[in-house]
Amino acid sequence: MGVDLGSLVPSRTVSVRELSGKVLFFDGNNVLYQFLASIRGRDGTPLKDSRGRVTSHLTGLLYRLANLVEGGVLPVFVWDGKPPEDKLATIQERRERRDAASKAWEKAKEEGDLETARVKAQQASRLSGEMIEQADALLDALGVPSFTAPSEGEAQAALAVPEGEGFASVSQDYDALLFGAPRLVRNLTTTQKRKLPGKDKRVEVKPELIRLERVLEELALTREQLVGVGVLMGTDFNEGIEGIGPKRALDAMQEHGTLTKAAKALDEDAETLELVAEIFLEPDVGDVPDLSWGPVEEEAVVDLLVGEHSFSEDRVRSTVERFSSLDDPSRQGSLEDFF
DNA sequence: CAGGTGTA
DNA sequence: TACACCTGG
Repeated sequence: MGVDLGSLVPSRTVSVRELSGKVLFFDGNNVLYQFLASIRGRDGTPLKDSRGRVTSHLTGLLYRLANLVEGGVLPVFVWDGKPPEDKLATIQERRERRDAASKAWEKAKEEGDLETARVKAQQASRLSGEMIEQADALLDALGVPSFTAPSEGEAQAALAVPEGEGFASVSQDYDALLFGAPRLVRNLTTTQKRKLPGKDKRVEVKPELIRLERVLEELALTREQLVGVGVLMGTDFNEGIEGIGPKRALDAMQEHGTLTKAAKALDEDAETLELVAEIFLEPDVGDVPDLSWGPVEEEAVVDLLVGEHSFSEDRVRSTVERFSSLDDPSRQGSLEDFF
C-alpha cells in the first residue's frame, strides 16, 4: 500500500499533546482500513455485531478519536470519491490478491494453522461502501466533520492542509507527500504500541511528523523530483521497476534531474511513468467545505453503536463523554477563521 | 486498536 | 508498578 519512502524521509516524533488545538485531515479510507486489518481476534476474525456484521472499523474509530479529541485535536475526515481511471488496473490486481488471500485463510483455518490464518485474514480485508457509511454516521453523531473528495481522499486531504503549523494530514501512506501535503502525521496512536503485521505481539511505535519542506531539503529534490522517486519505486498506480528501490530511485533522480531522463537512462517507458507522475502533480481535488465541530449527540451515538451494532451501552456512554471538548461553539466555520 | 484484568 | 494476555463486538 502506498509508496515506500520510509527509509528516505526525515521525521521527528510528535506527541498527541503537541497536536492539541490543531486541525488534522484524516485520510478516512486509509484509517478505516488500518482498523479493519488490525482489530481482530486470535484466528483473524474481525469484531462483529450480533447480526454478524463487521464492527472493527467502528470500534477503532470511536476509541482512537476519543483519545485524540480528549487531547484537544480537531479532526476532519476525508473520504475517497471515484478512483482515477489509471488506477483501475492496479485495483483489479488487488482484488485478485485479496481473493487468493481469502481462500488461503479458509484453508489455514481448516488446518488449524492460526498464525497463517491471521495473516491471510488481514490480506483479505476489504472496506465496503456500507462500512464507510456507518463510519460517517458515527462521525456525524460525534460532532466530527467529514467530506468526500472528487477522487483520492489522500490527495484531497493533502491539499486541504493550509500552510501554517496548525494543520496536518494523517495517513500511514507516504503518498500524501507526493500529493504535496505540507505536513504528514503517521502512526497516530495513543498507546504507543502497535501490533506487528502477522504477529500477535505489539511493538513501540511513536507518532511521527514529516514536513515536506524538510524532506525536499534533506534529499536535495524539488517536489516534482520527489514524485519521480516515488514513481520509479512504484506507487498505487504503477508497479515500479525491478531492482529499483528507494536508494537507486533517489540516485537516479538526483543524477538525471527529470523523470523522463531518469526513465530513459533506466531503459523504461518514460511516457507511462510521466502519466503516473501527473496523478500526483495534478490531482483531482475540490474545494474544502466549511467545517464545524460538535455538538456531540450522545443519544444518536448510542442508537447507532448500541442499538444497531451491539456495543455495550456503559462503554459507549463513558467514551462519548470524552468528546465534550468539541462542544466549544468557537470551532465552527471556515478554516481561515481558526488561527 | 485500546482498555481492562491477572500475575509477579 | 510493569507487563503479558484477553476482550470487545
